Amino acid sequence: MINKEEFRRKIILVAGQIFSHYGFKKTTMDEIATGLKMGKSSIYYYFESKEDIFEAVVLHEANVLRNELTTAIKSVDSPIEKMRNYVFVRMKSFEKLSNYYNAIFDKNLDHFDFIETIREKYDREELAILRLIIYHGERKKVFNVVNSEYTAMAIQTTLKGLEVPLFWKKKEVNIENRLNAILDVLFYGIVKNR
Amino acid sequence: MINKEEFRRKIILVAGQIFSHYGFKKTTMDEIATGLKMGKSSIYYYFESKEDIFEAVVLHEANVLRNELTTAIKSVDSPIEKMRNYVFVRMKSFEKLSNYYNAIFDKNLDHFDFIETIREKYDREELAILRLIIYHGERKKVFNVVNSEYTAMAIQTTLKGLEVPLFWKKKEVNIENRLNAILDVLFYGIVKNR
DNA sequence: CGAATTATCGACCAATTCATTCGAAGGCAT
DNA sequence: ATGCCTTCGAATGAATTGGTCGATAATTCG
Repeated sequence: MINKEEFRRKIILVAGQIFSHYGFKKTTMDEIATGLKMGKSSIYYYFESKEDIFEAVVLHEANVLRNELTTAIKSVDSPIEKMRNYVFVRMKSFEKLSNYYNAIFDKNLDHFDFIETIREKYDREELAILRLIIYHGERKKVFNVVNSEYTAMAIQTTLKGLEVPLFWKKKEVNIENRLNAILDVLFYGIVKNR
Repeated sequence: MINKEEFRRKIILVAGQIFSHYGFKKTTMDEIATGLKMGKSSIYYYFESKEDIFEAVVLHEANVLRNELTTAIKSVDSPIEKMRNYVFVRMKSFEKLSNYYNAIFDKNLDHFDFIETIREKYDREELAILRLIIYHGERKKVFNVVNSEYTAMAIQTTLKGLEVPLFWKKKEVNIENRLNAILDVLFYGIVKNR
């Protein structure tokens, strides 16, 4: 390989695919190694442990999500579309990420506190984005809210509320519909004219 | 429970969900038991072994597929739509089933010969259905083939060819498009007027 | 070239996991 | 009580698995 960092990235990619499908516990080092066409022990040249790889994967996935979100709101101009895009991308991604979460809460809630750190950071970022969208909507006279700060928090709370069934049930959730309903309600209460 | 058979069905349902997601090997008896809100050992009152459950699940899934297929072609009248529906349902289902197949070819190709039996049976049934659709299309003067038997076999071969990437790659396959392309080609060569 | 560093691997280990067994026992009808 | 149906916890033995280590290619560099 050209350099170590390069190959670490490849490991993260391959391991990420497997982790996201099977979760942390059910993914074996052998599988990752096979996915890399490599001996199992070679992986330990690049990462300290399985948990180490997992941390890198989650970190990477978080960045991917961040990018997807920003491009999703940049891709449209209307505040309503911005909001809709943001919400959809966010929930779509969470569906994928829920596998990671599930994996963690298997039994090993001891370490893995880095997840909490990420989560907190993203909660703050999300709030900022939502506030921005709302602010942008107000500027364009499309939204009309009393307090953009609190409104953003309210929306965030709703989205978190949607995570719960996704996280627990994992089946027959059809967020699509629920999401549309929520968005309809949200806009109907938030859009200025009518 | 009301009776034993009833509960066996429930086990098949629950186990099927888990099997289809994680495959045979990665699914543990404990998980099935938890899904049933039951002690692990209790399951052995209803089934001899894990493989036994798996066999029942696959058998059940095969029947579900059969039903979906027949209703899919009954739901429309035009031969073209019949064919399109059949092909789509079939490939959609295979996507789901591919998890089972993957599970089997893990390492344990020894037993599990019942899978082959099912497969053969369904190949024959599929051929019959395809022949029927084609025959129906000829009657309605929509299709125009030289030999419906051979045409059916040709279509079946194509569908099987599509299984391969689904089975192996499992990622970035977008059958949707490929399927539509294939169907277009198929109809363009098969439809009578133009 | 030859030495040092980088990268890969197979064999091995200790700990854990997992399917399956078994005896006990709760619930219930007779 | 007796016997049957059902469930369960504990135990077990075999298999799996994360991780280690020394050997050994492959590559770099003087």
